[in-house]
Amino acid sequence: METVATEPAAEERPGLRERKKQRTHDALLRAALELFTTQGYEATTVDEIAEAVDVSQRTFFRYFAGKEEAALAILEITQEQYLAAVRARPAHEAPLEALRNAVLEGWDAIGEAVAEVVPVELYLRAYGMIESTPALLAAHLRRSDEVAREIERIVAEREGLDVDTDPRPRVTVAVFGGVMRVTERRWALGGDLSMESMRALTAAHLDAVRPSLAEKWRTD
Amino acid sequence: METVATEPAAEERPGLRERKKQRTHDALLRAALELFTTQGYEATTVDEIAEAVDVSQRTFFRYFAGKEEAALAILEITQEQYLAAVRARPAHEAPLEALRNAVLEGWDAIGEAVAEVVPVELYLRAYGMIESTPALLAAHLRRSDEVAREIERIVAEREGLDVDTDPRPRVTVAVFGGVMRVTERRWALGGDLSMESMRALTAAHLDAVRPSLAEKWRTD
DNA sequence: TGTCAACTGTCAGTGGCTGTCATTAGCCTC
DNA sequence: GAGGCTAATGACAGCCACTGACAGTTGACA
Repeated sequence: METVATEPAAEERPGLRERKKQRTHDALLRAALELFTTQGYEATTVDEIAEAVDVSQRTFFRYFAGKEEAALAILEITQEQYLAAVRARPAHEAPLEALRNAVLEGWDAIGEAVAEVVPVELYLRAYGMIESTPALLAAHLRRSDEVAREIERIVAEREGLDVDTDPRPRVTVAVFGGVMRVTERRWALGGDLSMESMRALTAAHLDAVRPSLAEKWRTD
Repeated sequence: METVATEPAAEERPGLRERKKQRTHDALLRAALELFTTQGYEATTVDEIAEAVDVSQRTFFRYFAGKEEAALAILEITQEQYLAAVRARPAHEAPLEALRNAVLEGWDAIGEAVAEVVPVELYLRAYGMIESTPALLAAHLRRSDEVAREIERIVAEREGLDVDTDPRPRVTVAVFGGVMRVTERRWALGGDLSMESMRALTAAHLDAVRPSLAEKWRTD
């Protein structure tokens, strides 16, 4: 039960202070990504970013834990969106099937969620930058590892298993995560940075898992 | 043709200068790991390490590109040793089989190679520290990702394939790498830090790959 | 409108890391 | 075995990411 028309709901107007904060945050994020993707991550100082938004350096650090976090903030949206997609899969799907479908069907929602904060084009450029900046790639891989832990829990719960007893939830997620990493790398560094090519690559790589486990590859 | 007894060969005596360098390097490495594992990585400053070996901070940075590299140097030995083991696998083995055997049979050689530089006990402690220090884990995962790239090439060459055309080499390595990551995490954070438990965990997890891909997990 | 709390700027300081230059110490030749 | 060459080191200055502390400013709310 919520009020609908007459009052746009108290939650819709977060107050001037809150809106201002949001604006500063988004401005810093956009400025950071813009600078990172044009001059390079290492070559960009925090002072530059702060100056571009006309705030003090200290304020930047009040919005982001560090330079790194600003560069990866956009990926957090992606990851949370994906986690939600996995949780939403129907219970009858097999674990790997659920993970696969969550990716394939989730990309549109991910695109929309991203677009609310920064232009999609900037997001795609940022992805390429992360992949080719050692410090950022490292941080990204660690975050992905943490996401994997969460997915392990979700899968185990779906199947009513204990993660520490049955190796299958962890192994399943590991296999899936490994394949997604390959997909991601190829996508980010390849020429076609579209959602469509992402879907195609994902499907192709996941379909290649069984053949890869085969004894003899030559018998085609 | 080399002189044997009377002269211990010219290559065996790298000269005083070289030996001194080696000693400084090893001393810095040991001091760093000792401090990292006792006080924690973040809580240890480079000055402390340098002081413990009685050299200037500047000298530390001449031996290691950064604090991080000192903490991970020991893993580099492991990784190179593993790459050598993979390359040495007979050609008749299937890709995944070769990767598996290289791990299972390679651990002894890895242990020996490590022991030449630091006590094995220190190595094991360091492994646990890396796993539980975000900055180090991130760097470690990135290095592992690079090693994976190299293994992809090796697998592709073994099978006479092109990495960019056939997805199987990359997918195989991704699956294997994912499973090894799970194994590594469980080993480093578990109670039993022995080569034997590593072998057992590796085998168990690799054996769990096929069952994990199954449609229904309940039909046991 | 005045009080409170949140947001911000300024300043000082720490630690990782780099460039530069003078000094030291193996190495090699005559 | 004295002297020149060069690699290794130390000392110093400086950049940048990041943090704590304190004071000033500005929404929020009675």
